[in-house]
Amino acid sequence: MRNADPDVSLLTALADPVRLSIVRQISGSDAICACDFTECCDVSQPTISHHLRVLREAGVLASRRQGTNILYSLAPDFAARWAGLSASLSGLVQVG
Amino acid sequence: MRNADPDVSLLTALADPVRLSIVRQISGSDAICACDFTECCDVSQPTISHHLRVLREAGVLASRRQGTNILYSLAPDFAARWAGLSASLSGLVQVG
DNA sequence: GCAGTATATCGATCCATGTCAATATCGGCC
DNA sequence: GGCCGATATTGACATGGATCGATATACTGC
Repeated sequence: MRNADPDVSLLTALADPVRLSIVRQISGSDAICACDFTECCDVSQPTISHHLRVLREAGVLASRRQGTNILYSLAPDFAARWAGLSASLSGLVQVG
Repeated sequence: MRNADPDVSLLTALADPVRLSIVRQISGSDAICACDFTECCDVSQPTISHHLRVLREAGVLASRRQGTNILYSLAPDFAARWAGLSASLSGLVQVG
């Protein structure tokens, strides 16, 4: 799949039930340990790691170490990218 | 892919370069004839028809006949669904 | 250094989907 | 009815990606 369009990359990253669930959990708090996702999504640990990598490479998530754990949070420009995508789709949506 | 979550279905429908291009063109006008997409997206006519079907079944587009042509437009509740998805992701976005 | 825990990578498999060529269906017109 | 242009469907193929088990890497504490 030709992935030149960054908006397509963003949508592709979110268009998976496991990944959308991860992003929703993170968007409700500041940062979440990777270990907290393994339990709630009914998939194995390597699969969670794979999805976290996809979200990181798509620029949706940012990660930082804290001891043994790795904390994931929303990427700083995620809200702006989402707002830009929203504007290009309908022109009805604003950041408030 | 377990497609129970309607938000995942919406994102999946938009997460394709051809389909996102189609939706962007439609969102810029009221309704567009299906024949207008065949030229600009560098894919064959059956492929365009397939993508239009995917968007229709995902509730993104609505279609109506006008003689030989079929006109596609954004589904009436698309903006609302998008706004709801936006709210569940960041809580920062409002319909204006 | 060693053991244990947390996370990532690798290799393989299976399923979904994007694509096209060929064909079918539908609406209009003669 | 018969033809033609527009759109949809079918069948087949190739590719991508989601998943898992096994393994590797990284950090901590002893």
